[in-house]
Amino acid sequence: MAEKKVSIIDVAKKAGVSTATVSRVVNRLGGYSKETEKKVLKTVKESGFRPNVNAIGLRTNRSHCVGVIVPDITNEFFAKIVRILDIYFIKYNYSVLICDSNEDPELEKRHIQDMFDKNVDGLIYVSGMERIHSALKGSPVPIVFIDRAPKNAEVVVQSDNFQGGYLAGKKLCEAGCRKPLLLRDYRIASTIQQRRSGFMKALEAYEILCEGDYEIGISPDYVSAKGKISELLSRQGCYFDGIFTTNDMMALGAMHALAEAGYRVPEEVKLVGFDNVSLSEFCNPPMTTINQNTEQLAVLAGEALLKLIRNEEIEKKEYVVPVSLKIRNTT
Amino acid sequence: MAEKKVSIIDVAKKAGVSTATVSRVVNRLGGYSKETEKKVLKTVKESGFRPNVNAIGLRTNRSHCVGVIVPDITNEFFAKIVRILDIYFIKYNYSVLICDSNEDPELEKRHIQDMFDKNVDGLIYVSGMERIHSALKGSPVPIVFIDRAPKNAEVVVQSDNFQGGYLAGKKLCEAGCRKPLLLRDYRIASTIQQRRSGFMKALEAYEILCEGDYEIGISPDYVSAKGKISELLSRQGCYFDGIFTTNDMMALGAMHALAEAGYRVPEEVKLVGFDNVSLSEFCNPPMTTINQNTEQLAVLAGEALLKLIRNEEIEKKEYVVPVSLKIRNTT
DNA sequence: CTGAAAGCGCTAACAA
DNA sequence: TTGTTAGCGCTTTCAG
Repeated sequence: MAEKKVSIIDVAKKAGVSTATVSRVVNRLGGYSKETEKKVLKTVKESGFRPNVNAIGLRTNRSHCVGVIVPDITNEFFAKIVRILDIYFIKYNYSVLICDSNEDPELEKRHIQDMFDKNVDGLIYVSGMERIHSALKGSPVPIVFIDRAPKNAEVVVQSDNFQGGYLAGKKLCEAGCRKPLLLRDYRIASTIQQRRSGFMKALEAYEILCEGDYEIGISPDYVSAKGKISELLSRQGCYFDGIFTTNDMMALGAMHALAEAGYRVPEEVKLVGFDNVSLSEFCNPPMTTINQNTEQLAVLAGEALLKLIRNEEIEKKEYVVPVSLKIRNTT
Repeated sequence: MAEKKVSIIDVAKKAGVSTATVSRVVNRLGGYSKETEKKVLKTVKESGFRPNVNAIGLRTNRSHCVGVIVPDITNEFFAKIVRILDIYFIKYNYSVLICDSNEDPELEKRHIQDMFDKNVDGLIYVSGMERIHSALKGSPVPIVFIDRAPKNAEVVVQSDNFQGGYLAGKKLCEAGCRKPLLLRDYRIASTIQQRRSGFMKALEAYEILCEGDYEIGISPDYVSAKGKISELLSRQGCYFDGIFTTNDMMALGAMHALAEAGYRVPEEVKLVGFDNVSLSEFCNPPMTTINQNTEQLAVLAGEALLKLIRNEEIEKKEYVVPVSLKIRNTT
């Protein structure tokens, strides 16, 4: 079971060459004869040689490993990004270290530390904390940000949040809303800010005046949204005829609060979410939402990071990925 | 930005001791004076010394790292397990390498190889492939299996699948079903087999005879389930009055097929799923399902693996975690 | 085109 | 209680 590991020395001996030559061949560095190459490759295969990553890392200070930090792996949106990134990087022989910061700054810090300790060659940081963690500031390796980003980020890839907000607002207006409500994350991150601006822009275009409590900030989850809408309904009645939420879970919470209070969606109140997670498709009624292109988000980030790692030119500092309106039955 | 890394030699010099002493203190091996300890610890802190994990790994052949392999990280059930495992292991200063095999044997093989190459100290393998991947057979490190497991597995932790099937069958019978359908994963893994047995046992207890197409094996996803039920409905009509599916996504597919064909749930057909993912709560109508205790599943596996790694005694080879019936509106 | 050898940062056996 | 030192497996000059 536990057969002795074969080292580069074993291979060298068996092939009758030096370890340097084996190293050259294995790493395809060139500078050896066809014959030598064949001989070494054959021996490598026969002996089942696997290079010792620790030794390589120790020598080169490179790990062929990239880190990915997400705020919540149980959130489908993030899970999808992780999966695509994993598949993307494996093609280039990079492995991916996944970290769930669990929205906990302490845990996040440990994870970041841990990744640096492991000598990751680069980092992809997906959204999460309100402010970028200070542990990231003096990063020894390139970082690509997905979604949210700090001021002086090297590279950011994000959805066209403004357009998302705009499409949501437009749809609501066209569906006849005159008193739409914006239910958003209470933390005004840049992404949320942009969704808000787009939304406002649409309302303006339709000459809809927003007054009173038309904008509400809450914790961006199902329970908070449901609670808040219930509270509004019982205290102020249904003073709105449409709701745009900055993610799908909030929309779902709002929907259920509405249903419990006896308001019909979409007849009395229309609803648009954000993300297009599968819940938005399977809930009742299926929800109109803004679709984020996770695939493109992830791949662009992967490409950019790879270039950064290889010290290649990056065309842009900022990539924005189109979003689309997914019309279902809440508008 | 890129300050030179400080090594154990730097620390040793600065503290006026040998590297061996620094190593002893840092690793809390004892055998040094209180005074030395204080001096070294102080220097370590001041200089920001971080041990080089590659060097340690190279020397000791241990990584303080465990690998976790799941078949699909975008599946909430697996994502939850991953998150709990991550939190569990970080307490013991182990970091977790997460791998999404993506239900792809080739990818899975690469991931397993990769983990071994990285010298993980142990592995947790969650379900997935029909048969355990051969790359795992000669594992140099302990493996704990969650959910599914091969014949001669060292340790397995799994839900009480028999009980789950039994509870589902019982509920269906009590709700008045006389012609229940079992819609299961076409691959008869041991877990599915157990759910099936439990289900049958319940039917027996209620003296329900199963005849005709009362058991159907399909690919365990939404689309397949929806397609299969639609097909059945149009070809044979609604010859059943209840369905037990071996996961929630299949139940959801069945539910939607039923709705499209104009059958009412639960009035005409009752439904019980398995897993209790959030979709089962938020779909329409909310679904009765069998709840798996992910927390306990993950923690038991983590504990067992840690013991295995430390060469401690394991009480059991097999842990079974209770399940519960979550009654909602489809029964 | 190939080999010899230094050395990456650390641990652990041995010596003192 | 502490220090000296060999060596883990590999890459990479440098010399040939």
